[in-house]
Amino acid sequence: MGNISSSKTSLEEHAPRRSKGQMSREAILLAAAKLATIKGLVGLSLSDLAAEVGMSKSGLYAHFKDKEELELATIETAAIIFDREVLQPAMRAPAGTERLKAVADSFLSHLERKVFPGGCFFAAVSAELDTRPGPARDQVIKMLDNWLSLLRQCILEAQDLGEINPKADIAQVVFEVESMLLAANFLFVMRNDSIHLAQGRRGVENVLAQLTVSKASKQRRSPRKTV
Amino acid sequence: MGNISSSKTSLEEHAPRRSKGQMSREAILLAAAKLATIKGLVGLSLSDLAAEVGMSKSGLYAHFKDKEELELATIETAAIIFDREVLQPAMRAPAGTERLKAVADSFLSHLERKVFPGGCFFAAVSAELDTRPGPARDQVIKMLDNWLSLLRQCILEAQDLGEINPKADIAQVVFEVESMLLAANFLFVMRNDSIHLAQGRRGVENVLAQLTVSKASKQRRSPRKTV
DNA sequence: ATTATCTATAGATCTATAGATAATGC
DNA sequence: ATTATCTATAGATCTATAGATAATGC
Repeated sequence: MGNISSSKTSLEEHAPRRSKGQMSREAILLAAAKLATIKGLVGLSLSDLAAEVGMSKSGLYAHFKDKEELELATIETAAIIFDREVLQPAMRAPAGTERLKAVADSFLSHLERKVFPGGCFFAAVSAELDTRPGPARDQVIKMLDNWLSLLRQCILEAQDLGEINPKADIAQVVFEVESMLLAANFLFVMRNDSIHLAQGRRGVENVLAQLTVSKASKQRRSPRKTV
Repeated sequence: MGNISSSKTSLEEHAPRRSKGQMSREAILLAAAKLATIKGLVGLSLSDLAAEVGMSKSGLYAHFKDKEELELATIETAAIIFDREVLQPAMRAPAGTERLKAVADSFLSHLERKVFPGGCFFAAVSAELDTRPGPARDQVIKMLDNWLSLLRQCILEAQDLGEINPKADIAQVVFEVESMLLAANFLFVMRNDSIHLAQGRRGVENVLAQLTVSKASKQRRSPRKTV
């Protein structure tokens, strides 16, 4: 729980004696994950990547069978980075609304710090993959599911703790929180103005404010069916 | 106002005597706009497009100087389609929150009707262009600005009509409404489940519910500075 | 509009080799 | 110390396809 990836490589650990080959593999994948947020995962060419890491195209083939294998490994690497930069810091916050806000803040912070130059890795590659069936798409969808499950879990815990309305429609709250973060990413990348990060943060607060137990009797939000 | 594009071609008008050349140009651009939401604007190859419209690659060059000109014309065409399919129907609703909801519904409806197979054209190409400076990016940003201005205008009118809290932070409301629509598009395209359209619709209602004047005194939302 | 053709570049494969490590001989 | 072997890479090259142009036909 709290780990969006099934990490197998060691990218985030304390460097436990890596061979030169492993190190260059990691360097390649780190560059690939960053470049993919700008050029796209499909749009990223091996020439670009080779130039970026300062080696030859054929050198890359020592590490990856083909482009697809590189794409999959790049997604896995991005998940590890996301876990380390966004999730792990946030999961130290106490469960419930506090942790949910920590996750949101941590996500917005990773945008501001430009962990990936083109913003959220998953948002960037999703747009490309959403209509291209295949293993890369499947992997990205799985990670999106993990992410939404994590938001869901935070909200469930907030309900258990009595912090928010027990009648709240969880799926709707997850959707609304995700909306704010997605829009913050989208607009921040498009406009390069951090006002949108502040708007995202406040948006999450507003979603939660609607649900605070002290105002439960005044809620317009009801468990009725949608549309 | 209400026209997101500075339409020069006639795509949306009542076919006022077009030459064969104009018609095939329009057929090309319609196909290009649809394909671009799947393959991307950059990812769309001339071979793909030629195959789609049933003509030779070089035939395309009779209509467009180069790929970039085709890209720009495709964006323009998408704007015309968006105007006809989303904005014009919605603008018939009375000003204020009613019109804002009509715009949201109309947007969600165009997703459901799959006007563009890959969802919202602008969301699809923005992800690609956000980090690629150039005229195509400039044009897309201009259209995003027009769209957000339209949402803003609806909200201002709602305030003028006394429908929502006069102290509401307009920029924040625009952000939140846009968030809901963006997320509905994103998740609908990723998951192909129309539940996300319903969530988007309800999300917009929830944003507005926070601001209804009858509950103004209970508002948590205040014009304080963000973050 | 077509067909034929051009140049550039994509992903991919093959062969060669530099530097490090392991196995062996003295 | 020597030879063999392994690891990680580079350069040359292949095929397919991208965008683009020229010559030509209707």
